[in-house]
Order: sequence, then C-alpha cells, then structure tokens
Amino acid sequence: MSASTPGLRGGIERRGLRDHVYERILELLLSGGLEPGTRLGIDTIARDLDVSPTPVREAMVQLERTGLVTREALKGYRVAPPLAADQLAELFDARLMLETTAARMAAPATPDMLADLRSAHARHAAAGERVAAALAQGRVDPSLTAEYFAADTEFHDVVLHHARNRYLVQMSETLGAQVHRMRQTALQGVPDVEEAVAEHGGVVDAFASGGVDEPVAALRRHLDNVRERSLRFERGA
Amino acid sequence: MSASTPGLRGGIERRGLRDHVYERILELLLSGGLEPGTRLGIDTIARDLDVSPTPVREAMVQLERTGLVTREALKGYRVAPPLAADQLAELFDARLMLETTAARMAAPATPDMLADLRSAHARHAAAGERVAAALAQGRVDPSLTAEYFAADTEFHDVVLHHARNRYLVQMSETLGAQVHRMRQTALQGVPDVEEAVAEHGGVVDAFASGGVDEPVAALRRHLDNVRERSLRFERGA
DNA sequence: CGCCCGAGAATCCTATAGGATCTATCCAAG
DNA sequence: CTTGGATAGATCCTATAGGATTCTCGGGCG
Repeated sequence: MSASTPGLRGGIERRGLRDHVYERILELLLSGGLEPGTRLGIDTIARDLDVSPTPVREAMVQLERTGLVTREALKGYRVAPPLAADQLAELFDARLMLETTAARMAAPATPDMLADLRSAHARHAAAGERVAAALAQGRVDPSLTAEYFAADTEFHDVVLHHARNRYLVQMSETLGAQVHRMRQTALQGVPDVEEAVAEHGGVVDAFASGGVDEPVAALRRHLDNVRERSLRFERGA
Repeated sequence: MSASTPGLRGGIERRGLRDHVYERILELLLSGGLEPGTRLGIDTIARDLDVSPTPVREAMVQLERTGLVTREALKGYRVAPPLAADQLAELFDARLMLETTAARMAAPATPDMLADLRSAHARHAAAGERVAAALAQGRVDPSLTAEYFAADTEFHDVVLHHARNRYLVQMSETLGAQVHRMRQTALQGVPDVEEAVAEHGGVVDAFASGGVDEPVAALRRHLDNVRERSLRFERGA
C-alpha cells in the first residue's frame, strides 16, 4: 500500500505533479531573478526538481501560453526577452480596453462589489504605507514590493470579476504575466505609490457614486496616468 | 544516416510531431463530429495516429487553452460541453469589445487596409453566393459552409490585424475556437448569409469614408444584429 | 590572425514500460 | 428487484531508454 513516506519526496509532493512543476517554474520566472534568454533545459529542471522530464515538458507547454518563455523546435525553451517599447504600448492599450469595458459592465456597482472594492483598496493602501516606510529608511524589501504588487493586482481584479464575464477574466489572466513583467521592468523602484493609491481611491468613489460613466472615466484616468508615469520613468530617472 | 523512408510514416510526418498532432485533433474538434462529453483517451488517440502518448499529451495541454476540451486529473480529457446561454451572451460581449476596439485602433483606414478589406469581403460574398445557390437546391454542403465560415472569420481578422496590437490578436485567437463552436451550435442552418454580407459591405463603406466613429458604429451594428439573429434562432426556427 | 570544419558532449524528442487510479461488470445480500 | 462490494480491465500518470539534432570546442587551412 505505501510506496514511500509522505512528505519526503525530494522537491515535490505526490499529487498533480504537472501542476506543481508549473507553479514552481512560474514563481521562479515571476521573481525576475533570471536573465532573458536563459536556457530552460528540460532535463536540467527535471533533475533540479527530482522528477522525470515528462511532467516538466507538459508544464512548459502550459507556460508557453503566458508568454514568459519562448520555444524553438529542437532547440528548447528560453526565458522570453524583455518587453520592447512597442510591446509595452500595446500592452497598455489592451489593458485599457479590458478594464474600462469591465468597469462599464460592472457599473452601477452593487453593495457587494463596493465592499470588495473598499476592502481591496484598504489592503493596497496599507501595503503602500509599508513600502513607503521602508523606502524612507532607504531599504527596498523585495517581499514588501511583491506584496504591494499583489494588492494592486487584486484591486483591479475586483472590477474584472464583478463584470461577470468569464472570457474577460480569461483574457486578463493571459495578460497577467506580461503585466507583472511590465511592473518589474518599467517600475523597478515603485516610485508612484502615493499617486496609485490616490487614484484607486478615486475609482472607489466613482463606483460609490452609483453612476456608470464616472467609474469608466476614473479607471481610464488611472491607467493613462500609470502609462504616463512609466513612460517618464523609461526616459530616465 | 537514413532511419526510415520519408513519406512512409503511418499517419504523421516526421517533423514537429507535437504540432501535427495538435492540428489533427483541433480540426477533428472543429469539424463538430464529436458529441460533447466524449472521452479523448490519450492511448487511443496515440494508437489512431500511430505515435506515442507523449506528444499527444503535450497537444492536449495545448488544446486545453482553447476551451474545446476539459481535463480532470486522473480521469482524462473530454470534449467540452456545449455553450450555455449565459456563456453565449458573455462570448458576444467579449467579441463586441475586441472588435469595436480594434476598429477604433485601425481607423482611419489606410489604403492597404481598404484593399485587404475589400478583397476579404469579395471572397466572403462569393462564398455566400455558393452557399445560397446550394441551399436553393435543397442541398447543404458541409465543405461549402466551412468555407463560408472561414471567409467570414477572415473578414473580421482583417480589422483585428490592422489594429496592430499583438495582444488583441492573441485574445481573438483564444476566443476563436469558441466563436467557431457558437456558429455551429447557434447558426446551424446559416440562415443569415444575405444580411451578413450586406452588413459587411456597410463596414467596408464605413472604413472607406475615412472616419473613425463610423466604422466602429458599423461593426457594432453588425455584431448586434448577429446576436439578435442567433437569439431569434435559439428561441425556435 | 581569422575562418571553417569535424568529433564529442549535451540536449531535445519520441518511444516503451510499469505503478497508481478510475471505471465497469458481476455476484451476493437484503 | 435493488443495492452494495469486489474483482478485472482499461486508462492515466510517471519514469526510463535510445535515436536525432544541436551546441561546443579544438585543430587545420587560407
């Protein structure tokens, strides 16, 4: 009955191996520690995780869809190159389309949605406070900034999910990894915590007003400002 | 040097096995011959195509992304259930968002785009003629309707590609399979050839006008009409 | 000194084998 | 007649092996 003692398998637990491998590689990629172009050898990863190449191969196919890795037949997988300027512009446009449409669908906001939105906004603001406090001391805590990014994403996801359209959610998930990369490359220092929190507050107020056009406009304004700030960052400082 | 004679391998050529398997299964699914819920056994498919289960498995992971198949851990893959009414509504909304946004980005149309659009429109109209002619004789040719659907898709893709945004194209490809299913389930008889061709002509004229709002409005009108017609079809006849 | 090329190693890709799990059938008990 | 359980078969999942291709590096030639 018992083939091995539970909790002792080298790197990975015994259930749903493929998904576990996928998550491990995903978080490795999202951490941003790997240089673009780095080889992601099947056998190497399999050895590192103490599994066979087959589930690793499946996980890589799944990862291909996120755009974080590129595949060349018979040559293997590599970490995708960083986002070019034109890609960044297109990514912003796509996000703007998705989120403003979602806002229009979600408006007017239900009490449930408003509660979710306020809760997410509070978490985002709190995370922003911690980041700013650490920054004031000259420290840059990677786990804090990761937490801040997660709270930001969560806020935007509240609007998306309350649009009640699974295809929009699916599209957002597809873009998710790229958006994460964008944050890392274009906003390394997180210099816009205050502005972002304030603009999120504006979005909350717009939804609370009960209108339809106001939330859409507020979200559009926010995203345009984010784009503007990241462009300014791109050009230096 | 030579391990086997080229052109003799049972079902599949010798280069990029995984992709070939993917395409074969995809066209099988898009043909609509399989009942929803049908099991898609890895080993069975592997035997039928005369390959090993490994590339089949990879192809299935890739197919999962299209939404045409569903996977349950340790239970295998099945043909996805047909689109429910609410899914259909969400799909229409997502398409409307994508295509109207693409139209706004593509407008005003360049001469190149106008040429592509007119060419695609001509092919669509010609395919529509053939379908209508066959229908007048009481015949329903599956290959003709498939050709007609392809021409319709091509027309819409012209607008999408001239929006010059790879993420929009990517999203459209993600929805592509579902849209295809929608056509099959909600418009089995292709009863709206005339209307569709006429409305496409309206889209062409709107782009030719050189404006920005006109094409967006024309596309929105077209998609709203398609939705209306398929709903009417849904309710009976 | 630079360029080409060929042998070795590493890697990818596909095929096969075996353990684990699910499904279906059959039989017995209520 | 229905229901529960057990056994047999099929299927999925992971691991291992071997052929095919690509990368690397050292030697020879212009």
